[in-house]
Amino acid sequence: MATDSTGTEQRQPVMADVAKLAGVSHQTVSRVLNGAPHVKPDTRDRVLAAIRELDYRPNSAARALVTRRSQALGVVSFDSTLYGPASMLDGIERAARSAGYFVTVTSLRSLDGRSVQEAVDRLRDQGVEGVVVIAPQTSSVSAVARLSSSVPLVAVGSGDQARVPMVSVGNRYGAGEATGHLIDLGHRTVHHLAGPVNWRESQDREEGWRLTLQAAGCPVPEVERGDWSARSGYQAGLRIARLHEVTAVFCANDHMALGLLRALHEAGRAVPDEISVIGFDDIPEAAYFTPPLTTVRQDFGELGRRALELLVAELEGGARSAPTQLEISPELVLRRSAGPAVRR
Amino acid sequence: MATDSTGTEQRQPVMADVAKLAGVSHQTVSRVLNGAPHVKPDTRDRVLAAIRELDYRPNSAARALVTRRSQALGVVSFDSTLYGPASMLDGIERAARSAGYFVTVTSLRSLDGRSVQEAVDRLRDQGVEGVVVIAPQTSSVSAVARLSSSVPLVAVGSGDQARVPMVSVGNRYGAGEATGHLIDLGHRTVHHLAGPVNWRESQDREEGWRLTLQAAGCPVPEVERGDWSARSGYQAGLRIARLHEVTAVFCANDHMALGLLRALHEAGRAVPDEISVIGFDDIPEAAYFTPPLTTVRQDFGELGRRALELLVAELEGGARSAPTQLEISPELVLRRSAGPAVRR
DNA sequence: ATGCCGTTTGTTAGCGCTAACAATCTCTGT
DNA sequence: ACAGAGATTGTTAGCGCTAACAAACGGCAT
Repeated sequence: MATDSTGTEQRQPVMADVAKLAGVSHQTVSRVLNGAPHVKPDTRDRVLAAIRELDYRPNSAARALVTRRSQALGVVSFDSTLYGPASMLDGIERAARSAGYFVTVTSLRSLDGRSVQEAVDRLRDQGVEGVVVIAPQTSSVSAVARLSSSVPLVAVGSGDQARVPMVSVGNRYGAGEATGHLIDLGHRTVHHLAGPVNWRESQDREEGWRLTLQAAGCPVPEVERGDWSARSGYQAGLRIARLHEVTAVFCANDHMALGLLRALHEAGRAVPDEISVIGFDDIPEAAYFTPPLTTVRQDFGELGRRALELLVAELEGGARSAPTQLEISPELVLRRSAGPAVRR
Repeated sequence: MATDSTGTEQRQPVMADVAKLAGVSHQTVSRVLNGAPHVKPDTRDRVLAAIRELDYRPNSAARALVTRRSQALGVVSFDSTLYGPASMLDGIERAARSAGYFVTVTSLRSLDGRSVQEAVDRLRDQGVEGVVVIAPQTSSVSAVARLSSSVPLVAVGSGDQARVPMVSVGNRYGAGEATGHLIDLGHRTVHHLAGPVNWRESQDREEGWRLTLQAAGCPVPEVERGDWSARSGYQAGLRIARLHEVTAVFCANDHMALGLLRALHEAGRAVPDEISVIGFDDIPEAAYFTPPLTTVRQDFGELGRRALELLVAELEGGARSAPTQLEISPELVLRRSAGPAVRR
């Protein structure tokens, strides 16, 4: 109000104001701003000085309108409260920034096809140039595949069936490493605490576990199933503790492994002496579980980064090549929760 | 290419196209789109039909240019990989969406004044209408206070000295509850594993602990200090395990408590029989620690939501009232890691 | 000197939308 | 039947910027 009531109407300076102050045309100001060639150093300096003096800021909407480029990318995420999605988002944002883009996020509670489609549409309406979909559930994977998308789109998650570029973790491989390690340790077989049925990641890890067991000629026990949460791991652990033949459990993620560890502890089953446990993800806390958790490390940040690079390549490379599928290898991290099968 | 080479140039439909198809002026299309009054139902229907037929999408840049509103808000976050910031971000995003805004994030590695200032500038240049700063460190708190901000700004974090609207958690209160509970349990005094010195949250929790101790006439032992990570909690735990007079520890967050628990376990110090432990945050895993962690719950999502509401109020309420300071009360959650001081 | 070419600057048209106002149409009361 | 008040629609003028072209200004070879 103070400013409004004065005679000196305080509107934001525009390019023309800068031009007038510098004694040039607005186009020359634009040239300086965009680093166009053929501007005399002297002129450039005067323009720059005028910009500083007025504290001029280019209007991004006006620029976007005429260039048809918003410098904004969208991210559709699923529950960015979880460590995985949060880390990916972080990686995406960092990569985007260094590539000169802004990131607009929208995070979903449910990952059905309609929600994903809606979120992408919303972002597109807002003018993003491309979208990264963090799409871990099978429903969303197919949703992404079906997207009648008019924006370039990259998915990050697990899977290889979608017809969009995608970067994912070698879940089968990682699960195989974990399972194989347990077998090498002398366990007759390995039980599995799987994630929700409708998640690709869950399916792939289960498959990697099963295949490895079969390849080693081990019996394939029935799968226990959780929902990724420590709570569900605890409940599964209560059931597992009652099964006396169990000597090794591969958990589909670290949080469930934590719950499992807790249940086993309460049931008086020693880890790793009686039962070995391996997780998946390597969350920062895993090394401080009781006992420290042997797990499969995946680099979420890298995942996000690569997804973004793919998107930018598509955006700027022009030629939309065939959908690229990128896979990042996870790595087994040995700690104390898995040991030799002593007393069988 | 396929589309380019054909005679039917496939450019995105604009408002004029819709207008022509519906047999009205572009302004009427605009009216329908913006729900303006005085449009005949029949006309509206024709326009809507034309929009559907052409799959027309309004151009947000053009609208932003003329209305001077981008419908976008910015969030400056610190390491959105951590549970707290990630949850706040999530809360902010959800609240923003339901208020009709988009959220552009940028996350910082370091939280010094310059970085914060830069991030806010970047967002402002991109055209956001307001900014939420997740500002937990004292350096950033003062940075925010100093911001020569031309955008409405709300901080979320801890503190009350900044001259910007801010929503925070009652850290002193929560720490007092935790400490008081331990004293009530019969402990002669309570040790404290604090967070980094330069974080407001850390300072406030320490202060709450100290004040409560003093009020109860308990001796105030020297503070152990970590960096929020489980690793640092573990290291502090190693030191604490050697101190035989310790019977109760209040940790400034759950992750450090986890590390502490692990160290105590390794040192053969039973929790809670020998030593009681209380954390802060109530991360979803806390209930599955060994033993389940008694802790102070704070609702990060709510924090984010409230911050956003404050920002929107400022944006739409017009009258920029005096900086509001909002505090949300945390709540002590009783679990098994804290018990009576039996053997003193 | 003359013309040609590359450099440097300015001018003109929009980009696609909304705000403001003008024009028309449709009722009502008298 | 006719003025006046609303309801409904159209017309015009930008928002602040960049692209495309035009103009002016050198320098150089001829």
